[in-house]
Amino acid sequence: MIDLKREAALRDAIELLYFGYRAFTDRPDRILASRGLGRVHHRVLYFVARNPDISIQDLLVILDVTKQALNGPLRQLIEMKLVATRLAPSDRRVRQLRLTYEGEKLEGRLTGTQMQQLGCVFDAAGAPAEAAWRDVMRAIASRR
Amino acid sequence: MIDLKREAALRDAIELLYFGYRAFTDRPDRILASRGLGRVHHRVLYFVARNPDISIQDLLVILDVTKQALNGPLRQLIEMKLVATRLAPSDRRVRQLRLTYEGEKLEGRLTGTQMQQLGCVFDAAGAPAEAAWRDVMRAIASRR
DNA sequence: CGTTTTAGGTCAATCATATTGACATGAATC
DNA sequence: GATTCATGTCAATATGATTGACCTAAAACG
Repeated sequence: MIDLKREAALRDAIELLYFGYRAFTDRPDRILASRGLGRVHHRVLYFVARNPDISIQDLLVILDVTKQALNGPLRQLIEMKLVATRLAPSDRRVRQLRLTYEGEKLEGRLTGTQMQQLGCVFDAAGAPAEAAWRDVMRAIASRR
Repeated sequence: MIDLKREAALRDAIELLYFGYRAFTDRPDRILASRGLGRVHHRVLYFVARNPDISIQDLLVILDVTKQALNGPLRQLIEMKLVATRLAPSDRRVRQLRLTYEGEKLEGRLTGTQMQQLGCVFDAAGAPAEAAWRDVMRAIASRR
């Protein structure tokens, strides 16, 4: 009896993660779609924003995709002048990525909707609940 | 200063959700790939398991996809004898979906890895942290 | 100095997921 | 009898991602 309850509770948790993630990506996805972009573009914008001058290789490792999968979307972003590249001074093989001013504006809009969403939820839940949520998420994320 | 810290904390939370979800789907994805199946198939198996005799229409609403997107994977699952259908006694237009014994076995393996993962994390975090995590996830999921 | 490795770019073929649109069938409902 | 509803299916299209192959330029190694 207790096992069944635990199993049902864990299945509920699975659904929370599934529906939570879906709700979490919903708003940026709509903004992106209106510009003909996809979730990949957001991920690139996001990680370049957080890691200015990141190399292609490092970005590939973070995103865990092949360079062919990154190449297309990244080229679009560069053509749209949302991302700028320059050769690394120390090693002219590597290209460092940065957001342009326009890129920062879009990234801010996209990520802003998510920060607002999470911010509202955290404010309502309280600091201890927020900390607990982070601990649990960190443990989930670090599992291999 | 405080605003910048808050912003950085919210960006951390965004990453936790991104990497957390990725780690969460990793293991089922591998099992599925070894059988030539994808994440859609898992979602179908999961929701049919939780809602025996669910109709196609209701499944479409839960998954939030078009019937064309569901049709292919579902047909595969039926051909592989993992899902069975029968006409609803009350309305012979609707087809009720159920897992076969083999379907239950696979669904249990797939979802089992996720339950184990979440179970370990919850056990380590403690019941109050688990409850707080659920509250926060519920709030995120219910935002539109 | 020459060879090898590294970072990156690109072309091609392929696969999975998902969409919109159109059309068909059979069963219920009005 | 006409309409609505649940489902199935065909076609065209888009995106995201993969593997494999081949290329350049720059750095590192010996």
